[in-house]
Amino acid sequence: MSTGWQTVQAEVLRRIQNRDWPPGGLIPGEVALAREFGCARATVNRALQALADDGWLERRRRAGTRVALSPLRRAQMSVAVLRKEVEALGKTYGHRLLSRKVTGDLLSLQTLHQADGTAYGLEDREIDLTHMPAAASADFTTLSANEWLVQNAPFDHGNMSYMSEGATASDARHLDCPEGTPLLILYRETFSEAGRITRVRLAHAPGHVVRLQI
Amino acid sequence: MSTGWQTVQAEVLRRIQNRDWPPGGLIPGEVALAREFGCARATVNRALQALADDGWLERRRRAGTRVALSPLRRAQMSVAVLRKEVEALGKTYGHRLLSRKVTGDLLSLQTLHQADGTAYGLEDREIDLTHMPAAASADFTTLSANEWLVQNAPFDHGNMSYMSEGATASDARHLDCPEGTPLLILYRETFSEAGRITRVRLAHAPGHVVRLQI
DNA sequence: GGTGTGAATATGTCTATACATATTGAGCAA
DNA sequence: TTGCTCAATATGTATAGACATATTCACACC
Repeated sequence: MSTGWQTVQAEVLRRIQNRDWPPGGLIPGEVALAREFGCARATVNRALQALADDGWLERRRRAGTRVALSPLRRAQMSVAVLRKEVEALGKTYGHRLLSRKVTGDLLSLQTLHQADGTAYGLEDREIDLTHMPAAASADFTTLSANEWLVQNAPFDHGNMSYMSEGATASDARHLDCPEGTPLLILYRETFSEAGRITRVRLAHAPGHVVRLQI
Repeated sequence: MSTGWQTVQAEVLRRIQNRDWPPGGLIPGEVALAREFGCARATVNRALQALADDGWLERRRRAGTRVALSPLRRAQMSVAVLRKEVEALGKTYGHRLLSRKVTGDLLSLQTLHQADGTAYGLEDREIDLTHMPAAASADFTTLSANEWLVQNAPFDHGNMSYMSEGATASDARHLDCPEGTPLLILYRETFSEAGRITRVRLAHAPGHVVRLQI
């Protein structure tokens, strides 16, 4: 069948990428497109809606549909569990709980993640026990805190930051590199409705690369 | 009105986050939900579709709709023009074209990006002139190559990599830091249908942070 | 037990229709 | 000119109905 909304989407996308419809330009209305493609307006609507969701089009009632001026592309990256990240490389994942300490309502954990037995990343994590009381009694030696939280702490939102830092003494010791070695550091906070659940600093092993698809 | 698809979406999302419907669990069928919410099945469909797009649900014909096991959250990051990135910080953007060289079909450019007059990032870029012949005659002293390409080279796909490297001699000279200083380095390639358009290495100034929203 | 087959079923998608809503722009009034 | 009102219009959304398609499950058969 040639009248699916996916067909319409593909053709419209082709015209955008082909600059048949230039950036910022108004494209024909839904009714006109429906007529052209020989389908119902709802089908065109579905297609344009999807393209708008992906940032290719900007739509406003009455004003019509325009090709987005700066196809503000977004890079996407999955927030993966470290175990899966390692296994995706074809390596065997392992981890060691280096320390565990409770101060007030804060549980502090230090974990070393390994790939094929060698250091992959050093994680320093704080978990708020008021929001995640179950974490106090969890056994993080078999299931890493990273994975435990993904499974047990659904979150609303969060943020991540990447930066470059020289290896601290602790980083150097556990990641087996000289102090000051440039390392890719990830800071991440995740929040639930109630407040911050956890905060983590992850020092990647030297040479680590983060890849994103556009 | 309480029968909008957004209302249904919100309520379903609430139940997922509230664990009324546990991860991996089957949720009621569209017909049942439509009956419950007092709306048409198409409305429920629209809502569930949207949630599936966002990774909260997994839907399969006949098999029904399940709450995603690991709400595989994606971090998003806009692929911004550097000028806008700087201006978003409330600073004045500037850039200097340091070198320009053509070898065969390859145009090589080195550009220093500045924020409020101080170094922000050092860019080494190669542009394939067979795919972007117009680049040969473009004036990159007024409009940076970064921005020129965003406006003139629509691309299909690409990839980005972040890593941590010690400042090279060139990095150190232009970014005004000691050699070996840990820097956040971005590599990016973008492709059109025809092939690779451009490849870039961007060395960020020391202390640079890349933020992503989850 | 294993295997194939067909009925049942949940979601996928399209259609036609209707009304809602935001925005534009023309026309009129101050 | 400025400002207001109102009609026209493009998209947003809801609905009922229909058929498509994938998958499961029960059941017959070997």
